[in-house]
Order: sequence, then structure tokens, then C-alpha cells
Amino acid sequence: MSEEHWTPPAVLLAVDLVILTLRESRLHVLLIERGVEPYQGALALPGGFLQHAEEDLIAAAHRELAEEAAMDIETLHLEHLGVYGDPGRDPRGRVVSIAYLAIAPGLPEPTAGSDAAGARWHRADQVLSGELRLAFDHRRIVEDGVERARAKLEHSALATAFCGPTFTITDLQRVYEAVWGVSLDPRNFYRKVQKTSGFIVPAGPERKATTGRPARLFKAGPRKVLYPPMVRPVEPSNAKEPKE
Amino acid sequence: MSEEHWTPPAVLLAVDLVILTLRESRLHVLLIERGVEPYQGALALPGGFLQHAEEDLIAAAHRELAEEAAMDIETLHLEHLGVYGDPGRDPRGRVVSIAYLAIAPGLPEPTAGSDAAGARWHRADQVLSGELRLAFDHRRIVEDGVERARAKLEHSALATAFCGPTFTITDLQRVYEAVWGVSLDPRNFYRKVQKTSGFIVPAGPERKATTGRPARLFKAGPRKVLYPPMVRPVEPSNAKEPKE
DNA sequence: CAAATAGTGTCTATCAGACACTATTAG
DNA sequence: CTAATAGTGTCTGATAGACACTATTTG
Repeated sequence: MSEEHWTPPAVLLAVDLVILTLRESRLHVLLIERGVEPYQGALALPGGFLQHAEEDLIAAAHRELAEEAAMDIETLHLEHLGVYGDPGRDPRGRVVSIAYLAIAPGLPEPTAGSDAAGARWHRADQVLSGELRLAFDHRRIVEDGVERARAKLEHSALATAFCGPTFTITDLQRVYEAVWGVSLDPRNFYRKVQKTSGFIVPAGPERKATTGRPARLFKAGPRKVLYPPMVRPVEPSNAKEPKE
Repeated sequence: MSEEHWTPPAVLLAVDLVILTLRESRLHVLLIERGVEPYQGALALPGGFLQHAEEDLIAAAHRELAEEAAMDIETLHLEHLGVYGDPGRDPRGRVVSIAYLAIAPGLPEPTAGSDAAGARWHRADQVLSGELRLAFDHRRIVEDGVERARAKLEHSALATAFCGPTFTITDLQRVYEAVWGVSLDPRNFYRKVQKTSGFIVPAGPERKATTGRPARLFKAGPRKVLYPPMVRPVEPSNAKEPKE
């Protein structure tokens, strides 16, 4: 083709957001109920079209979040998750969607925005299992987002962000267990976390109210990249061959 | 915004390709010399605009590869690398580029296509060091691609794809050393590779011509995901804290 | 006291890395 | 023989996982 005498076709660009949080020790994803066709009434990820040609992609993602879920969270860190651009994924025509991922603690119950009949938290496992059905290819996007979150817990200090400003080691363990969907030995977890230098540092008066011995409080340490990493228990399917 | 009574803006969508190969035990990246403005004459990644609104992104990537580098490699596996969409990254206007990555062995010397004054292999380290300057934000894209390749060697059997149908363990070691930019102990490497079950399996007559003891030949095994993974030597910056 | 949670000590199997040593070829 | 590359054995220190044990609280 000759680049000089030809105008490239324009494409509709959308952003979709996978917003994950932890509620009652379970991983939840933010979903809206679509207010317009296509898929009116179905559950979907928040998102929408770029508003004008010069709009920054991340800015568009933040704008959609504010519009559709009334979440004006300036500080929410969005990271690129993937591109979903199969022709035919959207009945309105060729829509290429850039997906962003945010993982954050204790996000508020959202309120419905103008575009969406409702925006609510739903359990991620219900989406992954197919118990909840999503519009478009959004289940696939959630799958990718959850897998990304699981991987990030291994190598980054993300888990501390799910806890309050101070937390106990057991609190932190709950985060790993919820996102990974496993249960961990508290004693080995305790030392594993301590040995990963810079991950957590002691904080404040070392007490807390429940039954049992009071736990020490910690806060997030300076390290954002964990070394050594926290490794997920090996899934049986990935496990070592039966014999040799 | 009201989705019903408003037409979203269209955006120019491009694909860019990071094609990596190994030549003389060094990692090389395919670059074209741009034949048109902007950045005429500068080195850049192969790529270009989507041709029509319904074109599949991967198909567009393959097409550009054929057009710009005369590489009609149907089998070349392209994987999504990232999205580069900063407003201002392209002087022609808002261009959002989807980058794809391919990693393959012994690719041929490309010939110039119609769009590009030339397409040639260049050493990846010269791009990363800034010795070679690329158009747009393409150096950044190459950085991301090389990092992705390094990570893939750890967890996937990709390295075998860089070798011929059969290879010696030393051949395989050269791949790791070239991509990671390190040198490895041949004896530990030997057993590490053997212990990763399904990674490589013995092949053919166990001989090969050079000086020294003949080496056994192997071929790629059934496993695509390596367990245990091949781990890169820890960079000093990532290493354990000086003391405690 | 019992129950519950927090935190420590310790054993074992495994593994990465270092490196001495043997094996097999060419010249 | 020497040089060179292939392949094995073995030691050491670190680590993951299992789990006994101690510590500190509430009721």
C-alpha cells in the first residue's frame, strides 16, 4: 500500500475496566447493569467509548468510572490489562477495547450513574464459574484480570494495599487466601512474610482486640517488588510428573 | 454522556511488531528504515495502520510484516505485547498502536518492501543502549518486548523454538545466555534442564561434529509450561538487602 | 480452667550454585 | 600427549512445607 495517498480507516476505541476489591474476605469485581442496547439489562464491566480523539486512554478510563459508577477516585491506579479487538465482539461494529485493571482495598458501594441502571460489586468466583453471565467478551476480560491480580500478589507488595494503614500478619494472609483461593499455613506464612525484607515493617502499639493473643501491627514497607517472591502453592495440574 | 444521541470519535489504530530472533548468538530485532515522513529515514519497528475497519488486528500485523519486510510467515506466532497510545506520540495525530511480539529462530534476512526503504536485523542491545535511535516511542516498545522474551524463557519452553529440530544442551544454553545476557554454568545448566520434565527429550543418534566429546541430541518435549521454571540469575539490584 | 489466636523452634526434602572429576573426541 | 567440549558426582547453604511447641488473651 502507499501510505501517502490513502487514508487509514478509523476504528471505535473503547476502554473497559476490571476493578477488583476485597469484601468480606472474597474477591469482588465491579459490574454495571447495562442501561442501553446491546445487551440491555445484562451485567458488564464499566467502560465506554473514547469521548474525543485526543482523550488520553487512562483519562477515559477514569471518566467512565466516574460516570458509570460514581467513583471519583483520582488515586486509583489503573494498569493496562490487554486489548480485546476481535471483529464481531460488539454488534455495533468494529470496536477495539483497551482493558484496564485496578486493584484496591475497601472501595465504597458504588451508586448508579447515568449510563448504567446500576453498578454493584459481585463475587469474582461467580463470574469465573459462569454463574453470573456478562455481556460481550467481558467474562474473558475478568478472567485475565483475576489472573493478573494473582500473579501480582506474588511479586509485588500489592497485598498490603488491600489492608488498612496498619494490619496484622493474619489480615495479610486473608488477602492472599482470598485472591489465590487457597488456604495457607499461618506459621509458615508468618515467617515467609517477615523474611521478605521491606515488605512489611512493624507499626504502632502491638495490640489488637479479638479473642486470643493480641497480634502485632505492621504497615506496608518500602519495597514494591518482593524478593524473594511469595509463591503460590503449585496447582496439581502443574505439579511434578507422577513419577519419572 | 448519553450513549444514544452521540457518536463516539474514531481513532487511528496501528499495529507495531517486535520481531526477535537469534543471530550469531545475539538477540536481534527487525527494524525498517522509514520511507516516508514523519521520521523519514529513521529506524522503526515494522507496522502500520489498520487497512479497513473490519481487519483483524493479528491479520493486520501479519500483513504489515509481509509488506514491509517481505516476510510471509504464516506460522509466526504473534502475541499481544501492549498498547501505546499517548496523545502526541505520533505527529500525524492521535494514533493508538497495538504492539505484537514474535520470537522465532533463524528468520531469513528480510528484503525491503514497498513501504520501507529497507528492513534489516539489528542487535537488540544496541537499541536498548540507545546506540541506535528509533522513531516514535519504538525504543520503549522494544524494551518491553525484550523483557517479555526474557520472562518467557523462564516459564515456557520457548527456548527450544530458537534451536533447530534437534539440538544439544549447549545449544540451548547459548539461547538462554544470549537472551538473558548472562553466562551460565554449563554443568548446572545441564542438569537443570534435564530435571525440568517434558522440556527436552532425547533424539536421534547421539553424536555431533566439532572438537571435543560428541554431545547428545535432544528435541523439544511435550511441555510448553516449565515446572520447575528456569530462573534467571538475580540481578544485584534485586538481590537481598545488604544485611538485615 | 478451656478455647482461640499469635508467634517460635526445628526437622526434612529439595534445590541452586560451586566446583572436582571423569569421558570422549580432534589433532 | 594436549586441548576442548560433554557429562557426572558431590558438597554446602538456603528454602518450603510440615508440624510440635510456647505465649497471651477472653470467658
